Amino acid sequence: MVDVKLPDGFRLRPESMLCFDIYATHHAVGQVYQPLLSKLGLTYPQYLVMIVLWEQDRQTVGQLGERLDLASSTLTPLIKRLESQGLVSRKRDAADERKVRVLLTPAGIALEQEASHVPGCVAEAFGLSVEQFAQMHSLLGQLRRALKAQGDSEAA
Amino acid sequence: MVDVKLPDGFRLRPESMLCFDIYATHHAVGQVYQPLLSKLGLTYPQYLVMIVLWEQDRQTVGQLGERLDLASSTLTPLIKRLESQGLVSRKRDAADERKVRVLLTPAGIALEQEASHVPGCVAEAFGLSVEQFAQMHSLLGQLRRALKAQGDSEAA
DNA sequence: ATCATATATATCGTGTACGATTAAATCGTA
DNA sequence: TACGATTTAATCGTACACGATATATATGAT
Repeated sequence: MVDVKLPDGFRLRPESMLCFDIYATHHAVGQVYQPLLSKLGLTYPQYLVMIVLWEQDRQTVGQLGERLDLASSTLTPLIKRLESQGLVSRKRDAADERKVRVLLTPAGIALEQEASHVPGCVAEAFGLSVEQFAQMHSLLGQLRRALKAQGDSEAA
Repeated sequence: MVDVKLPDGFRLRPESMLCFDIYATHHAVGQVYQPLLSKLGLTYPQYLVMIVLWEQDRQTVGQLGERLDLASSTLTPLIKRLESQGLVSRKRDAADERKVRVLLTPAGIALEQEASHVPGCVAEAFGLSVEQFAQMHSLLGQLRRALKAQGDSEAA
């Protein structure tokens, strides 16, 4: 069990501090994206799905879930909302009819250009140096790997 | 399961990487807490509310929302669920009847002991050194301040 | 004292999120 | 080939989370 000196006035144990940190940061990130994305008619999770599809079109629901760590119970309704906005379409895989492939429509492809200013706006809002970006990426990656290992040993 | 895989060839800009990182880490943290907390009959957001109340009893809904960055539309039903479990009660402030104070019941107070193993379990799962804890706390704090400043200037 | 304004919480509608279950398609192996 | 086991999405019920709105209380200027 790890013990750390606390910043002045902060009465939580470090592990709680960090879980509050991550909870609050996640929230703050969503707040910065929200006004940018609402102009495009997207929510933040919908935007993440679109990013993954812009990287590679025609992925299955399962592949999207793997990338984003989301279950079909979350993705299926989310994708149907994207479909009803005309950004994607859904098609059963010909070779394996269990799989549903998500295809970008012309409007979905075009949206990438309309959204091209978003990453720059967000990067600016982040206010971190390149070194701090790298440091944070490394730390969060390490944390996630440790948490994943815990989850797996728990499941075993 | 708990990790978002970004395989080789998955090319994201750093700011996008970081937003994926935070999204995924937030999710992974929740996954580690979930099995520990379900034995106590709590969800992760409910646990955060209880932590804040264990620090200081009889806070108003607004104070809890300030601490956790949550609106009354989220907190009111959450607190009512805690109330229906007998962990807290709700009482209008005598001096200002607009305010609702949330009071720990004896069961709510006792739950702190039952939950005392949780922070240690999670800290272990985090798998970070003391220095890394401090580094992450510092970086996340800096990021949050920058994001909050951005949100404020946006609102102005 | 009265009324406009501000504050604190609650309510409503939409959209994630997840575990458990279901249903259909595929695969392995006898 | 046949059939049980596995895989893949979809569905269901519960619980956040937020913006917009409603309601009740409090405050302040006249």
